[in-house]
Amino acid sequence: MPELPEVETLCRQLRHVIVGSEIAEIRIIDSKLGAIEGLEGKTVKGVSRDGKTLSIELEENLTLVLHLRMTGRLLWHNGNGLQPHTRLVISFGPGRISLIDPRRFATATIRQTADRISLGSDPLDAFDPSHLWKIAQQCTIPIKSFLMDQRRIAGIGNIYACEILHQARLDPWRKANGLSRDEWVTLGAAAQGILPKAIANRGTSISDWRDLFGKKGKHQDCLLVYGREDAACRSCGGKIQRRKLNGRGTYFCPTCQQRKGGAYDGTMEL
DNA sequence: CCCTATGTTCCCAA
DNA sequence: CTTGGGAACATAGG
Repeated sequence: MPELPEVETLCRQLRHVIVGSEIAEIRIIDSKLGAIEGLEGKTVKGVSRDGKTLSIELEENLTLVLHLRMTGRLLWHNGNGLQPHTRLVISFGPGRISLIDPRRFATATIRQTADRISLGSDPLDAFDPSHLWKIAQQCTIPIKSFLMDQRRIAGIGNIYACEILHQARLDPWRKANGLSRDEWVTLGAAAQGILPKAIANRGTSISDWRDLFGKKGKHQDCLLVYGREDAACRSCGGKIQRRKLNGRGTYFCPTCQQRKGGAYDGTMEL
């Protein structure tokens, strides 16, 4: 469910409600999440995000690391009633955070606060076209796969990869090492245009994403291609197509996002 | 029954 | 060794 804008939304909202509060109790309802013990009584010093990973920094060099994967949600609430699929409840003085996750892919671990998470650069503040052009030179995977590789760039998932590539007018199947420096500049501008806007909209509620307070985001109203198969391209009026790339539904406009040197005719080997 | 799903990791083949 | 593709994970919904 959550990509960079959604996790950033949760991160900012969490800061408002838990920084300075003490963990009163942790209830692990589904132990598949991971081993998290010994955090009761610790005070929250800060909340941060690395790509799609959320870190709740505590006293004594301890950090609770949450990854929501596909369907994980966090919900701030009072009272004891639990929603279906609640896997974890962290109680603070003023309220509780439930981690709700139907598909049970989410993870919770503890790390030393001082240990950095090893991920690619954050496209919000460091989408460096020259650097990315350079590290893409050995890389023959499709540009969409490159964008979604968390070791290279951290935080972009399937929805925003489709959106960014459309905004940059690039074919998702172009080889990563085939992009010119100028195209990397265009790609950076697209990412740095779309991601902050999605954060301002508190994420994309295309199915079940909700923010910390259970509210839908607004960015689903701004999507250019994702989930719009057969709808009219907002740029040229042509039909948005959906094809699979590495098993993921990939939405694009065959007119606006042509491969260099020729029209995409739907039969080219991909 | 079929297919799809906002993510990551592992296995296998080239 | 690397690269890249697909399955697996577990569950719900169309």
